[in-house]
Amino acid sequence: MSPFVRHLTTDRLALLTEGSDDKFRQLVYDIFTIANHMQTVRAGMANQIGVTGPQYSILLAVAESQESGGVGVKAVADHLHVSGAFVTSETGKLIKSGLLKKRSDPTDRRRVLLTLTDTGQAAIEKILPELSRINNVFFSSLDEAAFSKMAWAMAEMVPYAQAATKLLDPAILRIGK
Amino acid sequence: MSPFVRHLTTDRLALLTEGSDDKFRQLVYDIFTIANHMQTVRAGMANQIGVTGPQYSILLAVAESQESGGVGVKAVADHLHVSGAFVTSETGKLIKSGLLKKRSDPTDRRRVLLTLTDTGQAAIEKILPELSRINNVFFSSLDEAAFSKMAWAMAEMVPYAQAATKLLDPAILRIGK
DNA sequence: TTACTTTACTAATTTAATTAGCTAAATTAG
DNA sequence: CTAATTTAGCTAATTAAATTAGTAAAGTAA
Repeated sequence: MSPFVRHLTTDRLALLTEGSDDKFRQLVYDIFTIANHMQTVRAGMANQIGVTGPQYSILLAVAESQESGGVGVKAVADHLHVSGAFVTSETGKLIKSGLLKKRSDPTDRRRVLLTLTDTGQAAIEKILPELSRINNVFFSSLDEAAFSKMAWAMAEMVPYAQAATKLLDPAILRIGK
Repeated sequence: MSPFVRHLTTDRLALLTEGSDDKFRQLVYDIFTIANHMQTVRAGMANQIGVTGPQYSILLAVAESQESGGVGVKAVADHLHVSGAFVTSETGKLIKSGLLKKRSDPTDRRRVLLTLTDTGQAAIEKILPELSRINNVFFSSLDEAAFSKMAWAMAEMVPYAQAATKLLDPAILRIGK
């Protein structure tokens, strides 16, 4: 064995198997694949209530803040990692199709409060049973212990993922979002 | 406690915590977030060699089959889950910029074999050290045991993810891909 | 041979998103 | 209390990433 080491996509020993990053690459690829399928599911659900995938995401984000009286455009944009302009434009369509409504925040008149209409609420509730059936299959390989571990591991990973993206050559940081 | 159960995004007991799907939803959200950051990293790497994110993915896919003499358009498309037309168009740009080359497969003249040029190979090798540094941070919360478990859990999940997307109302299946 | 399937390519189009610039409202500094 | 700055949302124009439909050529099977 010579001490010569080829360039790998990671050089942490814990992520290598017999000096190879094959397993690590496969993990990265699998995460992409799974995220892809999750998006496909999302788009399918969206389609059943006559909206696009991103619109469905916006509906869900608004639904979460329904009890607290609504949510602003910026908060939705941040939550979904998209620009405010995009949320403005998509919520406009959702309002036109009667799923969302908008009112001005009385305590800060720059802001706008987005909430679901009854139709919007009904639309989401209508598809939940099918989403549940699909999720049951999607995650059927996880038992309670595996779910718990994965949930924990993923949550723990998020801040490091953010830190990692900040390492990107700063001159280039606007790329990729 | 009444036996009344509200609609949840899953109803598998193993995925619920005190009857709530909050943790499960958070896991789904975290997977999206992490996949998003992975794409940002990919786009950043791509940018350093003057290509787009999708083009970088194509380069990597071609690189994997470099020893075996090249790969066809369709195989790349399937691997990346995009249409053949898209691969044709993006590889065209990569050829024009000198990173990729194309030759006709002598054993099947419909096919085309894509390979990296020396420039293409050099471009990929140039960025690997930085990618490695970034990946080390990105995955730093995983020790060997956690990595191994996650790799295994994700690999196991992929076929169920595929099965789940097939449950989508067939009339709607073309949506989302 | 005829019919069918597969591979890649072209052209046109669509979707999802961005950036830049604007206005109005709120906040902070002198 | 102004003046300067920041924040929130909107509009318009543009771009990036993809798709679908259609074509042509090559291979496969009846």
